[in-house]
Amino acid sequence: MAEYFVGQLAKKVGVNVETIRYYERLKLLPKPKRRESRYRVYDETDLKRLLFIKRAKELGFTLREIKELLELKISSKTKCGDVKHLTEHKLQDIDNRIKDLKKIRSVLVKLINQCINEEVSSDECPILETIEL
Amino acid sequence: MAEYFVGQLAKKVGVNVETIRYYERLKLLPKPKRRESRYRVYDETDLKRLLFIKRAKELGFTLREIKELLELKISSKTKCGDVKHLTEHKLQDIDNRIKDLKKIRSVLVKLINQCINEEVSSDECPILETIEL
DNA sequence: CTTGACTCCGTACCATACTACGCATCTTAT
DNA sequence: ATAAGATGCGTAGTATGGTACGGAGTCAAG
Repeated sequence: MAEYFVGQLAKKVGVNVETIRYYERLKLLPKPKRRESRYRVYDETDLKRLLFIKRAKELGFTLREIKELLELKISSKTKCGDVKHLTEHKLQDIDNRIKDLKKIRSVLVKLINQCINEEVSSDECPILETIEL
Repeated sequence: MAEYFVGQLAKKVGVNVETIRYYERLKLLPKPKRRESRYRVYDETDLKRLLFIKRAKELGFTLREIKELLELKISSKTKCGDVKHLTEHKLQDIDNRIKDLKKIRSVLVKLINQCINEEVSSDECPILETIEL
């Protein structure tokens, strides 16, 4: 299995080395194995985790929320009911985000069609239609 | 048409008064009309605009991106082609966001179903499945 | 016509999420 | 063996997006 030092991992994911150390301090990334030299050693799981963090951040989740998402699992120490409740809450949030993104999407599509049909200009801001409904 | 002072607007939308002044400085909100007392006067359009900004922020757009979205329109001064190009770019971005949110969504649904079926605990992080595919 | 709440403005401060710095140690290609 | 480049760590600095403060002027209910 492939192993990387922090610099290689950073490059693969497209983040700063310092960011990786920062996430480790925040416990978003687990403490990695170390060489005798104390160099951090990462594997594919760390890579995936870091990619997830990066994308989730772009999708508007805070580091705190991302930590919670990463901790969602049924373990020997957590009750199913607790996880289920938490997860349903997250699911609702995500559904709302998708819903609102789709609203913005439909306005953009409309705007593109107006362009195609070379309709008259309005000087109105079309995106404001988004929030009605 | 309803008019508000900054405090009423802030309350309706659920943001701080200072935030509204801040957005005005950043040109996210247009310079409002003023009373003779220099009090800012807002209307329904400002309300909508502010609600849009608030939600777009929650959806992960930066203030700079939100400004760009609000400026997307066919005006006498902008060419259709330019707007179309820009808008298509935004549309692609939004589609990607929706796609990835749906991936996270499906993992959450799976996790909830595992709870219902009272499956064995794993100590694995299920959300990491998200980034495969 | 007073008084408590609201608004004005500039400026300073805050939280989150990084990013850089500096010096010692380690790796690795030649 | 050696030297360029990577990594370690603690700490300080930056960017974004607000949030608070303070003193003066304004609104509106009683």
